[in-house]
Amino acid sequence: MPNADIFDLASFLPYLLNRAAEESSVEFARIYKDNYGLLRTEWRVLFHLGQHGELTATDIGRISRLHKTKISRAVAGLQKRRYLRKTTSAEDRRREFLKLTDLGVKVFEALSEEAQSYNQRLLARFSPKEQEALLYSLKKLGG
Amino acid sequence: MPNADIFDLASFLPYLLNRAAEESSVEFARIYKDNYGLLRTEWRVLFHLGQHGELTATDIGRISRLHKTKISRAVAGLQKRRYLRKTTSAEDRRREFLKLTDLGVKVFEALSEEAQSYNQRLLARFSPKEQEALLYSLKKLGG
DNA sequence: TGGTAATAGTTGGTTTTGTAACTAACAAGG
DNA sequence: CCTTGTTAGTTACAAAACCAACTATTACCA
Repeated sequence: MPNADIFDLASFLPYLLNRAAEESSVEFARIYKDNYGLLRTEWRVLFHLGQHGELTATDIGRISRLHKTKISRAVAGLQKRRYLRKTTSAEDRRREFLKLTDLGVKVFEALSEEAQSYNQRLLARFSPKEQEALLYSLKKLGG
Repeated sequence: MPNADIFDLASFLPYLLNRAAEESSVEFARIYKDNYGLLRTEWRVLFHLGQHGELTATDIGRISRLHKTKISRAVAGLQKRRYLRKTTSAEDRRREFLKLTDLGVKVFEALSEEAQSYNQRLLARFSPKEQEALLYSLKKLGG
């Protein structure tokens, strides 16, 4: 049992965060994957658009810290499923405004409810004070 | 601005956890990647072995919740760099005991120190009470 | 025993990601 | 205007992840 004194993986924040993130994502992923055929990045983009309304790919990148190639592909996927519509900006024809279709909004709303109840189930394991502290710390770490 | 009332992404735990995990992992990944050419899974396997000593791939899978194919390939990578040695179990010739070489232990020790100081930098943003609460909550979420 | 099931670990084929180069459109200075 | 630089977004190719099938060995039990 070498070097147990040097370092304890069990208190290494990146490790704990990754495990918790993985654990808490897997179950929810089944919901948007099985019911709507969405990939994780697609679900994220859908959600940002549902929350903020019309955005450009660059906006989403800034908000979500997703790389633009991932966004580009997620947008293509959402568009193929008719969850999203693009319109080119009149002032600057490089920019594309992204907006959920009615169908996309419906999916967003359905998934919002799922997310909300899932979130409450996760948070139910903690006291109100613990919940508050956890959200606060995670926001701080999330940049 | 549709549906801002339905759901707030900013308090959705899986999202916050993923962002925090991503944020806190990227910088540290550069250290083991640039200095030792390790992949994330390889670094994880190295660390579990450094912490626990000799393990089988199945042991690592149970501890880390990594899939066995990932472990298999990480082990192959570590072996190629001569950080790790395999020995077949005498009682059950399906099982392979995995053990760090002296070189592997050196790398583990060096990275342990890096990890420790990196971790302290991350935690320094929180009060002792906050740190304690955060680690507690993350362990609970990590399964 | 002999046959089926279970377990340890690897390999192959497909999907997904990451990195870098690319096109297209605008901006700014000469 | 024309060259150079910048920004928005896409595409191409390589690396990595995912899933399913595979080999080899051991366990179970009729």
